[in-house]
Amino acid sequence: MTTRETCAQIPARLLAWYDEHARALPWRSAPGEPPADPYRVWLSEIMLQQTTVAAVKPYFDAFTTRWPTVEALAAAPQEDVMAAWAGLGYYSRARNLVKAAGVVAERGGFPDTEEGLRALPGVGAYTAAAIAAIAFGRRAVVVDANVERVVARLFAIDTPLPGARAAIREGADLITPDERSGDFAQAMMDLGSRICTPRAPNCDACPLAGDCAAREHDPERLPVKAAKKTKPVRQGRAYWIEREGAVWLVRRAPQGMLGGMRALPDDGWSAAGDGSGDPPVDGAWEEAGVVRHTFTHFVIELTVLRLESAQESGLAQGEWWPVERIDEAGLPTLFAKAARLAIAARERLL
DNA sequence: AATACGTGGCA
DNA sequence: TTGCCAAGTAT
Repeated sequence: MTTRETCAQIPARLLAWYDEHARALPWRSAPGEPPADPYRVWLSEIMLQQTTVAAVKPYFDAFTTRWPTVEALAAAPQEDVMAAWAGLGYYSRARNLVKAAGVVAERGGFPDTEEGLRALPGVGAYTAAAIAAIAFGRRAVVVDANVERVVARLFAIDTPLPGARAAIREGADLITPDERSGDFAQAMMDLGSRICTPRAPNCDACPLAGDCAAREHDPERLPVKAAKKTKPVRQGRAYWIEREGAVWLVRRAPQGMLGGMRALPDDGWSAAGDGSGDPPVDGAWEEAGVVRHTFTHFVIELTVLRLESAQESGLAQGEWWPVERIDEAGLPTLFAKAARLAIAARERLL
């Protein structure tokens, strides 16, 4: 049972467990070894925001192969980076990634303090602490969703989130060691993702079970979270306008939903309401199917309409893109699904 | 403080 | 199938 007095043994127990059980990850140095390249740590931390390790791995490999250094990334065209990010979600991360790379390249390297890191676009409290600890060996209190869960259980904090944030941070501060703070942070995250899981935690395998205030009192119920709101369902349309083996693609506005990404033209649907239903040009539109796609705060039912042998796109802005290279267009997942439907409908006619 | 912002995996 | 959840940040 953890109290302020019994916190002292937790770091050593957790680090000993980490020495044996650390996951090998492409952006991580081995336990006890010198820190990994700050560029790789930063890039991985941005990619990992609200995103699973499994989803990140192929993107991390692709980015580091194509842009091995922050200077290389800073020199890349914004649209190339956006296209490479397509499918990973939360596209403001990609926009901020390019901005931050420019700042870092300009100043000649990454800041090595939490405060300096926090000033980079896309780097918040969590990411600044994580990079300071993992890449620069500084003591920093690193609190992500894993740490929130582990700490809420260790100290049996049953105040609902997000109100419990301050208490959880205080608990995390109490158990964060001065040495190996980066390994400690990664150990907490490994523990949270593999042992102290949201459902059915494996307490029998937990190195901190003897320290855990929730061990005998249903740890699974912690942390307590506020109820989710139901998502509205919106109706919208996307338009597949084809001419001589090419499809008309547009680029979305730089801010907001899927901001800055290449896309199919649509009828103006959004989280706030349905689309107008009006196509960009008159013609013999045929329905290719409906994509149902869940965003964070709403569901879109997107009807995909296609027009063969278009004379004009009917749109001032955009470009003809070869259909056989549609996978290279960098469409976010919603529009990649819509494109698959349109191509399937097209092939049924051939 | 509350909301906007993606996606895929899992039970 | 539906809902929950993930190494959060910006406003």
